[in-house]
Amino acid sequence: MATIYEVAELAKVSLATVSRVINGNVKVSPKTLDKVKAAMDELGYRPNSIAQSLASNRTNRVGVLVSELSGPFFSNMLSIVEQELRAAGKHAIIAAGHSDEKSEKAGIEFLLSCRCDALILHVDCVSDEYLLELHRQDIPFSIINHRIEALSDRCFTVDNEMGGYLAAKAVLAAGHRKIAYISGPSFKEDAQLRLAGHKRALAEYNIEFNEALHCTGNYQEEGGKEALHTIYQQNSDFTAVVCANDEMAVGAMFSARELGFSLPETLSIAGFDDLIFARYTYPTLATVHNPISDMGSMAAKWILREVYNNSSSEELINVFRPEFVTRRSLNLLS
Amino acid sequence: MATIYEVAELAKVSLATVSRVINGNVKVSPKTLDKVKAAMDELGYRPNSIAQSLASNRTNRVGVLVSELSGPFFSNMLSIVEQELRAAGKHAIIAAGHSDEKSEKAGIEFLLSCRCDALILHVDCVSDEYLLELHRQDIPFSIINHRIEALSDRCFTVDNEMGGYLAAKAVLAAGHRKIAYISGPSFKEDAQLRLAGHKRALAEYNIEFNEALHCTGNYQEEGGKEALHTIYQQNSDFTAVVCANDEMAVGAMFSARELGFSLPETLSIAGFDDLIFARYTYPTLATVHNPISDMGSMAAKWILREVYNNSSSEELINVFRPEFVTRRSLNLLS
DNA sequence: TAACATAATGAAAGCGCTTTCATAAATAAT
DNA sequence: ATTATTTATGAAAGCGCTTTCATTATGTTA
Repeated sequence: MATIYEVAELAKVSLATVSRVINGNVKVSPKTLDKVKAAMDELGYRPNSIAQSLASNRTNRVGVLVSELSGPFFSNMLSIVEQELRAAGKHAIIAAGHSDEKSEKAGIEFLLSCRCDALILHVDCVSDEYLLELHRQDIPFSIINHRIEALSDRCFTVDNEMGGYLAAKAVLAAGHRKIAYISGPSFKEDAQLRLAGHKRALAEYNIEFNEALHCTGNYQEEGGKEALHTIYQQNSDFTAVVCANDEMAVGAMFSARELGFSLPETLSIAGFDDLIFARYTYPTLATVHNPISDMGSMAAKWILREVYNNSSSEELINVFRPEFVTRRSLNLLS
Repeated sequence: MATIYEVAELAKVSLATVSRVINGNVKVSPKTLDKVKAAMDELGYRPNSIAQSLASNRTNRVGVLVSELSGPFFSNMLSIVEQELRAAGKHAIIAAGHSDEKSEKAGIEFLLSCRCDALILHVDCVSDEYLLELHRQDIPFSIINHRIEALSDRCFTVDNEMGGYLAAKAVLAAGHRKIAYISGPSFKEDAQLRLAGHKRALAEYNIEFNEALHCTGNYQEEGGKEALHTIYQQNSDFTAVVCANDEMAVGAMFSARELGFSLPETLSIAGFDDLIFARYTYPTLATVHNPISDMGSMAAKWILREVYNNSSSEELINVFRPEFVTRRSLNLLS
């Protein structure tokens, strides 16, 4: 593979001039520009990105850490992040933190050891303190699905409280009054917010939140299954169950059938996230659309702008407004 | 960040010695080893992978190209590939080819321009000729889900013919005799093989393959929907429909209900791939398990062994044996 | 046309490491 | 103890580029 030396020689200019042509940031006279370009073409020259990185102290690598790589949640986000970064000539390096703190930190360490210029983080378990420390070390990063006030410009989230509110409101509007709720792990911020939104909607309808109709799940299918059974034992008098995510909603569907409900006639179910399979369940799952791809897109754009000075003037949205997607699992009580 | 110079200085040894300690491939006396390690610890030294790459002409990057990044098919594979590579200290760079030839080639080009040491390819549209050309250029790669005889050691696939056979056989064993088939695009190798396996099973039962009960789909949900309607118009006399992948099976489920079937009582449905949502459909989808993660794991291991000489003695499996997973969508005719 | 300002180009150092080759130290053989 | 052999270490070149600083070419003004 040809090097910059050979190009320089063929074009009868210096190394420096070729470098200027490659980078295009310093003016070169049209005449020499042509010569150099012709030489590059003739040799099939392609810059060695490694050498560029070493000399410029810029790797053009962006590390993407997702808390869970498998599963349906991240692929769309990853897809759009890759697209944005590649369009800007940056390399996306991925790492998975398997939803535990140690592993997430190890993932971040790994990405830093790759000398990434910046990180895009979708983390679940790492503390704000850790992230703030990262920030103090001048490591640029953007955050998906988590908000830290001190770094709010680089955090891209959905309004979880609003989402919880919308789901509950839709269920209420459909005529339900006895509503069970399966929440996410209480240490997770989004779970708290979704629950808060749920309560706000109930309050608007002057309905008291009934702890006997509430159970905390683990955001997984199994958790949803167990939670519905638990609730049913405490109080079987409900016509709808709202779940803090789709995975638990699917679990709840299983359990509901075990308990003899027929869906959606005797029990309505709502989820949160609008995962791909929400359209495949039977009945199809009414849920809050979580614009995870959009958040990914924004996170990538933030990096491009702040770290690489890509001067796209596009306005970044930090907090997305969720929308409720009604489907068959929500039964209209008339 | 400390450099190798500072370590050398502190340890009172030469650059070269420190480098030897870092790489561990040349013997260093225990005494100096200790000195150097102590110095590295004291300075919190971490090798600069960029400089290493430049000097050694090795990037430790492995490019992973998937035909489609979004959707449920790849995330598990990606997850395991990342895990394997990271454990070996390699960086996974991802690129998506959006299921068209141009874009897949662009993805490969991109990964090569990153100076990846090797590639892991899950491609749909690129020709064998192109891949062979890549091979002639001495670019190491492994292939997932596609087999090229000349490169068979680096191809990791599932036995699609066998899968097609198993699905059909399970449906036959359940007592079905009038079986519709929705195949994948005929230019795709796996689609052909699955169909061939299907036919082989029918032949074993002395059943003639009925073209009126066959329709070619596009491997997508919409295709499955349309295909079932098409078949139904040609010949409505069938008790089961076997689909060449799960996505089309889900589409077929939709259409089946539109056509007045009740699932699984009056129509059994089988898929292929065992995607995550196969357990979420109603009825749950009987399908052929496609060990996509295992193939990813093997593809990564092949790279580690062949390109990086990681001397794991583990035997690599090139062709996986599929298994049929029976679920509720397959009704036993008694 | 002289004197100056400005734009384009080149020379060379340096990014942080690996690796070859030569040398010094340690060990074995006589 | 002396030489031959092996092993450990160091000096220095080089990987392919960027970037600073100095220099030359070009353009402008009086």
